[in-house]
Amino acid sequence: MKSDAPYRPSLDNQLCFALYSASNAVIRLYRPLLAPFGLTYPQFLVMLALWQQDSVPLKVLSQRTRLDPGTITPIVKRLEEKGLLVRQPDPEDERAKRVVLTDSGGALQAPLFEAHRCLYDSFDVDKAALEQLRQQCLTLLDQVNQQLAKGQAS
Amino acid sequence: MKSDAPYRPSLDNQLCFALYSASNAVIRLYRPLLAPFGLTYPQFLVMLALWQQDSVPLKVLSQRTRLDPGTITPIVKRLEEKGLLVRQPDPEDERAKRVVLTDSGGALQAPLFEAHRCLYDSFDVDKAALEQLRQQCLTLLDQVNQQLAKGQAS
DNA sequence: CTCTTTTAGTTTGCGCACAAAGTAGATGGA
DNA sequence: TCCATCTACTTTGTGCGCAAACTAAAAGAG
Repeated sequence: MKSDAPYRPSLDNQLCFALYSASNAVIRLYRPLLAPFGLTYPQFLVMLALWQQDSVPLKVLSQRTRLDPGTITPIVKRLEEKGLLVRQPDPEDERAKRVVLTDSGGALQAPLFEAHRCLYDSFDVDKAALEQLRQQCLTLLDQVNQQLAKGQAS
Repeated sequence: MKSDAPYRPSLDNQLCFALYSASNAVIRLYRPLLAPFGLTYPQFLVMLALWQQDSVPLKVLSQRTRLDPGTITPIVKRLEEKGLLVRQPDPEDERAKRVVLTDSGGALQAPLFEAHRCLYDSFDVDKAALEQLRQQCLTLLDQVNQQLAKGQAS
């Protein structure tokens, strides 16, 4: 019970490492699910956002997905090349571009959700625990964002 | 209370998205801490592993950090260019390379730990909750790795 | 109305993450 | 011993993630 033990960060006690490893592992788990649809994980996030609401400016998409503009621009371009969406000039603001799903982009939703449900159902773990973990991640996210905002206020 | 609602993944109910956003945010939080030492976040992970034990083959480092060989090779090369470590041929196995810290690499530990402690102390959140979150991430990581192993057993 | 500042989006450069293919040394039969 | 197989690591190519610099349009200040 020595309380004066030297402060010793290590891989075995760092939240950041656990979070990072778990996140990478989950993305790895999604890869084979998304590959048949020709999507990467971040592309899937953008599609999820658009299936909820499309015809939104890139900025809104960036905020919803928490991907920064320099990241989301090329992702949306690739989705456009795949024919899943188009970027339309916003008549109310010449700077903005509205992202609109094509029929093909909309049609992807049902089969992808079905595949997703299969993976989820076959994932034999306590689903309530997953939901709790999700909430805690969101709490941490808020706290980290607050801390980042604090630091920037110079 | 309709229980026959259609299955609808969305950014607002996906664990993967919460995990991914939180992980990216935490790495963002670490960036200004590591920048003065000239380290990126994955480079920091490798240094953490080496401070625990160095003179290990790349393979061991890869397992400890959960970074795959194709990722860790260039990271270790960059750390070598910075003079923090050297790669020595393993006399017992000509294929392997042992990674050994230099004095300069060892000397980085104390000031970096101190900076890390400052950030941690100034992060005004429930530390017990962080530890609980860490454990849950590790549990999920194991479950995902099991699922991945199951899928590969073809 | 002009001029500064802000904002939306793009581009560039660097460092991951990882699949896939390649190289070279170890290992385990027959 | 020879050879197929395995293993440690490297290389290549694609797609993020993000800082920093850039373009162009909108918004405000005077």
